[in-house]
Amino acid sequence: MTFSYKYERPALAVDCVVFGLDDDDLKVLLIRRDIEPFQGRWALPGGFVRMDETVDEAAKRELVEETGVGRVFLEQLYTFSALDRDPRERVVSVAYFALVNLSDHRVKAATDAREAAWFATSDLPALAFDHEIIVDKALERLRGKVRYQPVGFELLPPKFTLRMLQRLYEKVLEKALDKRNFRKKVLAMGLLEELDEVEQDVAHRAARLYRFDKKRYRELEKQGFDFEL
Amino acid sequence: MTFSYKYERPALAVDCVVFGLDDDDLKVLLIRRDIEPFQGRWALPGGFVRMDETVDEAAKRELVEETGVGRVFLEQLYTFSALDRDPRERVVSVAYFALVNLSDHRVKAATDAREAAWFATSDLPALAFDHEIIVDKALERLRGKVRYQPVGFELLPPKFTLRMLQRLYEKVLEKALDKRNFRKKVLAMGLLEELDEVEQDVAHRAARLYRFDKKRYRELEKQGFDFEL
DNA sequence: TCAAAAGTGTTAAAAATACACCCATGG
DNA sequence: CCATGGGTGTATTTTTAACACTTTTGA
Repeated sequence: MTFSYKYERPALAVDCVVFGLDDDDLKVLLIRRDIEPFQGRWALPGGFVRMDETVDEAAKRELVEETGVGRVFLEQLYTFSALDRDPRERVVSVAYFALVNLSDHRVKAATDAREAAWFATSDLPALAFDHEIIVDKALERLRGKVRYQPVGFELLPPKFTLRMLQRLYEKVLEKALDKRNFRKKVLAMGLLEELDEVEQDVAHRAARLYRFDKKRYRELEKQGFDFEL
Repeated sequence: MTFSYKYERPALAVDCVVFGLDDDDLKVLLIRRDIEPFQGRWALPGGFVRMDETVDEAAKRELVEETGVGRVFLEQLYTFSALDRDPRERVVSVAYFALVNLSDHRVKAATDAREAAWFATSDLPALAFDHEIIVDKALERLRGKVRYQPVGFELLPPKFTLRMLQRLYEKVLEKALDKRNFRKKVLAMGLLEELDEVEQDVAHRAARLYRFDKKRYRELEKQGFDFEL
C-alpha cells in the first residue's frame, strides 16, 4: 500500500538528545545504527513520526523503544531541515532534549537489543547525519536553561547532596563554583527540603541529603518567583 | 502528477509571528484568509514548505510573499503538531517569530494584495487554526529573550531615543521601569552609540538619538559578556 | 592517625533600587 | 507662559564575591 499526495512532502522524524550525569562527566545516550545509511555509526535515538501521534508522543515512544528510557524530562529543542541531512531522501527532524538520572538508566541502555551507550559530551564519536549539530544545540540549550529553570535536578536522583548539585552545575556550565557561596544561594531559594538522611557507603563523613521541593517551586513560580543560579 | 510514499506523511508548513511596536502597543501582523478553512478569519502568515528549501527559507519566503516583510530578525520558535490542528488533513507546522521596525512596514502590509493588518497583542481577533497558541508561545519567548539578548532593538528604527527603548521594554515586559535607573544601566553596557542628532518634530525638548552598536556587541559577546536588562 | 569531604561566617565590592527637581523646547 | 518630556545624582539596600579553618567519618 502506498500514499499519494498532490505535492511532494518531506518525511518527518524525531531525534532525542538524552543527557545524563555520572561521577565524571555530562553524558549523552547514543545507539549504534544497525542499518544503512551510516551503518555501524553512533546516532541519536529517534525515528519517524506516525500519523496518529504528535511529535512529542513520537519522541517519547522512540525513547522507550530504542533505549528503555521512560518518564523523563523531555522538551522540544529545534527542528532541523537541511536539504541533505539524510542521504536517502528529504527528512525533516524535530529534535528533543531529555534529562535523566543516569544511575536509573545505566543498565537498561546497555542491555537493550540494540547497542546503546553513554558518551561524555566532551568526547563524542563521529555521529550519523547532522547529529553533532543537534547535540551542540542541545548543549547550548541545557547550559542556558539550567541557570534560570530548575531542570538540573532531573539529572540527579531524587535525594542528593549539595556537593552533587554543585558538581552538576560545574559540569554543565564548565566553570568552578565557590562551595560556600553556592550552598548559601541554593539554600536561600528555599526549594530544597532538608532530609533526615545522609548518603551511604562513603569513605568519609557522609553528607546530608536534600530533595527538590517541586510543589513549593510551582507555588513560588505562580507568585512571580524567578529561579536563578 | 502525484507523489507516492510507502508510509503516510503529514504535510509540513511554516507560520510566522511577526511583532512590531508602535506608539501604543506591541503588535502582531495578521493576514485575512481568503480560502477555506477559516475563510475570512485572521491568521498568521505562513504556508507549505517546498522540497527545495529549508524551513527557515520557507518562513522567509512566505513572509515576503504574503506581507512584503523582508530582511528582518527571524528565529525558529517551536514546532506544532496536534493531530487536529488543521481540519483538512494532518499538518505539522514549524513556527517562527520575527521582529520588525513597524514604521518601515506599516504601509506595505496594508497595501498588499491580501488584506494584512497589525493587531495589538492585548486585543487579538479570533484566529484560524491553533494560531492563538502559537502567538502565546511567541510572546513568552519574546519576553524571555528580550532580557538577555539584545533583540529588542530589532523593533526600533536604527536611530532611537532612550525613551523609545524604555517604552519597548515596558510594553514587552508589561511593567513600569524607573527612568534614571534604566538609562544608567543601558548606557553602562556600552552598547549604545551616542549620536550628534536629536529627534525631529516633537512638541517639546528633543531627545538625543542613539544607535545600537552591533559590532561592539559581537566583540564583547566573544569575550564572555552577557547582555542583561 | 590519616585522608577525604562536610560544614560553616565575615567582610568588601558591586549592583539594584528608590526617589525629585530643574531644563529645554515648541505651541 | 505653560505643557511636555529631557536629563541628571545620591543614599540605601541587596547581592555577589572572595576567602580558610574545624569537624566528622571510615579505612
